[in-house]
Amino acid sequence: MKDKISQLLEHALNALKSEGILPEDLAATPAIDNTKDKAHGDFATNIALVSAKAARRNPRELAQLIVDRLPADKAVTQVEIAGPGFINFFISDASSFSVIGDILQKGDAFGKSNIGGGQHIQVEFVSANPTGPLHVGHGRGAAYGATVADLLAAIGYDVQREYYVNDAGRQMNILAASVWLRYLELEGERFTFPSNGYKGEYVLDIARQLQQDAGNRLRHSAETVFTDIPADAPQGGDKETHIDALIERCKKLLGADDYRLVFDLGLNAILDDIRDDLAGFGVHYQEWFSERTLENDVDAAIQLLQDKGCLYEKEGALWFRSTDFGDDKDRVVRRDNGETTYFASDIAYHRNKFERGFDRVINIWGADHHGYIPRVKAALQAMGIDPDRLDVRLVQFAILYRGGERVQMSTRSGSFVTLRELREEVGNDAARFFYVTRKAEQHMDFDLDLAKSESKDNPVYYIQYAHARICSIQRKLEEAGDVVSTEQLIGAVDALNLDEERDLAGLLARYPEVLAQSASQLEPHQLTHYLRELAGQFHTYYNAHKVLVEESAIRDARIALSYAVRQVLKNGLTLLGVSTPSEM
RNA sequence: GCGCCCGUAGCUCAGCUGGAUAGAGCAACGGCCUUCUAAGCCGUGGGUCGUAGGUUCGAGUCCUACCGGGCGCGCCA
Repeated sequence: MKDKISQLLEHALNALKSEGILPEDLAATPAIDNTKDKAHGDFATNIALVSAKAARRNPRELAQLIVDRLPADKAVTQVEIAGPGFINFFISDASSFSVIGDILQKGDAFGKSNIGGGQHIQVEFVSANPTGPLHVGHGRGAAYGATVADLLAAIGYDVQREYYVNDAGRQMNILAASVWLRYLELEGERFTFPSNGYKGEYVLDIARQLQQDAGNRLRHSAETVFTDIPADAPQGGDKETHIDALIERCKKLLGADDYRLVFDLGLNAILDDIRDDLAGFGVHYQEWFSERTLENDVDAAIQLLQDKGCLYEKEGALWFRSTDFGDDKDRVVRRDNGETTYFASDIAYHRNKFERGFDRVINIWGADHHGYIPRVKAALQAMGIDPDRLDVRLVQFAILYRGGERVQMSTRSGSFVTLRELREEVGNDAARFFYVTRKAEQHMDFDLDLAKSESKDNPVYYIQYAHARICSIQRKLEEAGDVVSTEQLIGAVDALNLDEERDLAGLLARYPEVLAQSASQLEPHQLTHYLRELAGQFHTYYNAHKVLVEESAIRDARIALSYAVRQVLKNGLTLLGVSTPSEM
């Protein structure tokens, strides 16, 4: 409908241009808004206000000139000039209700579009270090990333979902050492566990597995392990040098092969757990990209930057001159001990992404990584890749509340709330929905009690309930033995004439643009708010008017409208990863 | 100190990228089940959009400064 009005306006504007009233090069394209107030009609445009200056006329006068040149159209029943110069359009009922037939015909495809035009776009999200189970902070990134990816796919992008597995860093060595030390404890060795090691219960589980696989073959006495190891923090030493020394000792005592065995056992166990957790959350990936496979790419990327003259040596280390590309300070890519930095891996990784042919890349990061964006973009630019093709979205952490009290979390101590625990407590539907119901960059309070509640307070249930109610209407209809074909329903919509029905039809007609905007702005919350509104409007209608009335013409029309509402609720909820129960 | 994010009703948040009288939901109060699911609906009250300037026909939205909250500023990952 907006397109139709836009065409009419275009026609009028062109006429004014050829008459010399408006300049030929007028850039303004008419913006068509949905009106907030029904007294203003169904749609409104501010084009007369925007181009008044160029026409050197006052807005109302220009509006009148435009209206005089609007072609007649049977969908438009009335055009008014209002306020400072808005042009309001009133739409015919037949035109308003035609969306119902459109929805019933298109079904699951209603709302989808090809705005993306098949462009290749990658969404990389979660990418948590595989050093422990996912916690509730990762959950928000998972829900947001998965939803954004699905939204983009719905508007015609070719989307690839990727998890970057940090399987090469120091944290992984700490995990391997932690597993081995727990194993030694199981074997009967006694010592103080390093304060910087991973202490979660899951480490013990992996150690048990190790014991089963390897028996006592990997056992060394506590004395050999800890001799000459610098003191840990509680003993007045430094926790970092303590754990690093233990890692080195572990490698030395086990030898490369057995160390790798322990390392991979830990990595795979945790990765399996993460995969399983995310799959259970309805989050699926096309690619699990291993950092370890980047080894050659890192050297190549450093070489590339070297060739471009963007690197220099200082104090034994190799630096990237990122300040040339807008960063605050230069960054080390190779340390004085010869090892490349995490940043170097990331340079290589991002180059790799674009070499795989993605037109656009979206990274979803925790908000604490925001300071990292300028240097990654700087690296891309230095390598000749347009940094605007990378879009980094930050997700703020969610704070959990239970019984009005903040739920405390701390990762290292092992006392965190895992994503799995959250899913078990509130269910996947509520978790998926709640996580994306706020703007990603907004701090969020996650009320566990509300997510669990089965009442209208809980937006997930509220929306699902609207869906279930419509399914119930269908059951009633079928019980009565009445079968109505889709064609029959579509033909019946002329009988609609209530205000509530117009409101519903207006909302339904907005779905495609809500979806398009929600997707292209990477803001799933726009869709959740829309669905809440649609469900509410339906509940109002349902309470005020009976659908299954005696008079079959009206009955069929109302059924058609109800089914259309159900279809849009289903399409929206499905994109959000939320189920659509037919009974509740 | 520098950088990024945020500040809208008592609470949790929207506000369609500058439009008409700033909206929902909770919480408070009053109503609605012999009728397709009351997991629902209807009604009432509630605001100096952090503060002060600026840009213009028009600002919650844009620019500047300040106030308040969060995060980040490693040869960590």
